[in-house]
Amino acid sequence: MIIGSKGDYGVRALIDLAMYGDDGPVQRTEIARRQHIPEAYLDHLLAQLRRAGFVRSTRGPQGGHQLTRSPAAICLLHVLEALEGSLAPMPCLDHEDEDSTVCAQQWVWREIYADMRVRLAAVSMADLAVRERERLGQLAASYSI
Amino acid sequence: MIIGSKGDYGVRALIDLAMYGDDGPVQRTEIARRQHIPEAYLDHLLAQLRRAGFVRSTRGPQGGHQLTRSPAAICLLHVLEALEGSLAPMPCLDHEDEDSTVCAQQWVWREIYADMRVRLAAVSMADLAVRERERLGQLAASYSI
DNA sequence: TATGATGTTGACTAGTTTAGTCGTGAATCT
DNA sequence: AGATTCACGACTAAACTAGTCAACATCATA
Ligand code: FES
Ligand code: FES
Repeated sequence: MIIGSKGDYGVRALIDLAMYGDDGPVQRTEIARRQHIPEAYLDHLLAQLRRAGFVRSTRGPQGGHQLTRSPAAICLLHVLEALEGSLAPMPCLDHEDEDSTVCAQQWVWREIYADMRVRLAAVSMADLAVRERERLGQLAASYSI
Repeated sequence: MIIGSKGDYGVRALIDLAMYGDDGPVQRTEIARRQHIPEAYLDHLLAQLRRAGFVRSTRGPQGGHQLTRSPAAICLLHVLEALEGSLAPMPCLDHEDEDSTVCAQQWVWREIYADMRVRLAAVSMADLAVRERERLGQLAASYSI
């Protein structure tokens, strides 16, 4: 398992900001409710995302959280790495300094890892927001039937 | 992290059997020494590999472990799944029954996971044994210089 | 300037997983 | 019988995960 609840929740939070953050900050209470994230836990994720530069927060009434850049300029790879640390599927892939002749199966995993990072880098928060809107649309449609 | 020491050691053990198992069973002591695996730990890995049907073990003097089929007929995917359980990078990917509209980022991971499995299924223990022989050759060459 | 809404932080926890170790016992060969 | 080798389950320490909680800092506004 590479991605746990941290990564999943954190990305959902950013998608939420991408979708609802256009008119002022969004409160963590709203994010937590819409995305089904424990509120106290969301705090920590927002803190990590803030430290990583994706989110700006303001306190006090009318405070909340917003993205620091356009959702199209934030890619999934960087977000997940900020939340989960290295995404390497094997420990040995984190040390680039090693000579490439460490273990017979390493090359397979190197390829898989490289491919994975390319795919993740190609997806932005804006893309995910579009998917999410579609998803909500389908959900609403299936309820109304 | 998907693969830990279990998966790494276990695969190394099978490669060892592929390389040195042609004239009779190989003892765990030898495997452990050649592959730098704690001997007591290797026991558990061999037990898992035996239960999964990759290895046959015989006790007593001249006993040891051997592959049950040709190294070319054992693929990395099945071995790693036997050792590590599901290789799914996200928990939600294990439940195929779920409707596909669970979470905005799931599709990316589905693609990555599918790709990963294809790559792993394409690599056999025989392939890895070849790599390992090359690796040892290079190592020997660099020492002799 | 008092008040309440809101975010910030670090300490703390229970449960799970990882990476092993150890000891006892069972099978096999000579 | 005795030596060798595997088999298996109990046990452990350390790390990680997914949180919870309480105390504190900031800000808008009346
Ligand atoms: S040590 Fe990294 S693949 Fe074996
Ligand atoms: S729940 Fe699986 S990707 Fe979000």
